[in-house]
Amino acid sequence: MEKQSKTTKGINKVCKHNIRAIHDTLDVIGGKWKISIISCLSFYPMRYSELLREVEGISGKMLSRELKELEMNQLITREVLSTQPITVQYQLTEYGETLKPLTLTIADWGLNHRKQIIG
Amino acid sequence: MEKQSKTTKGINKVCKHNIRAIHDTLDVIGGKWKISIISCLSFYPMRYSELLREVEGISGKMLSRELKELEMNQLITREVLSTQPITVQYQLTEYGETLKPLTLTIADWGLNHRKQIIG
DNA sequence: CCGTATCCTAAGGGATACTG
DNA sequence: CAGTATCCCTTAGGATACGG
Repeated sequence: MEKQSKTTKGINKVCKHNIRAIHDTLDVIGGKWKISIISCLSFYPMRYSELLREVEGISGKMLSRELKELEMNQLITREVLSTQPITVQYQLTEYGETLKPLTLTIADWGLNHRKQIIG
Repeated sequence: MEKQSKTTKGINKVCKHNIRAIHDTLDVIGGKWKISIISCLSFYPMRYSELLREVEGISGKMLSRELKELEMNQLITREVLSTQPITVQYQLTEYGETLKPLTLTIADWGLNHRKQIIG
């Protein structure tokens, strides 16, 4: 009877299962900027130029590229407002809102980490 | 009195604050494989070759590179066992364990996401 | 078994200039 | 204001071969 082997096999299955799930998530919100953009929009809808200001370090090219991908994945909506001049409003969809816990968890850990390495 | 302006300014501060925290986290566990490796090791300590098997798709070069970085950030420990032949055991440090909620949140979202796009 | 070294390609990403 | 296009450099990452 290989009790241990069976247990190990079971855990490995769970392990691979989790890794696949993690991979799925990263496909959607991986990359350097997406989580930051989502975190920003979780406060309130923003225009392109606002995001450019808030997400420090991002370039215009990357911002529009990432926004397009987030829109494709139905996490945000893009709305052209007929102001003068025209402005564009981005906001989280209901589905995008489901990422809030994730962004908060990530931000929390980073906050604590900074304390750890400083202190 | 610009009530709205003041409020907005306050929120923007929180926003940038969060983005900085997110950036800090991604500095440590960003990249394609680190979260997967941590997720794996959260089940039990593993050897190099086990990880190579569990983390599907990773190459040997990337695995050792990522492990080294995780070790540098004190998230995992590397222990050479004097077996025959020599094996190397990796495991989460106590600090590394603090990432568990994060990996779980990410895995959960990915699991649900797969259901969404299939269903 | 546990890596490192080398080589090479593809993707990431910044700067700048330009368009509607 | 909200992007697109171009150029160009840097990093990610795979394959293979080799060393301890």
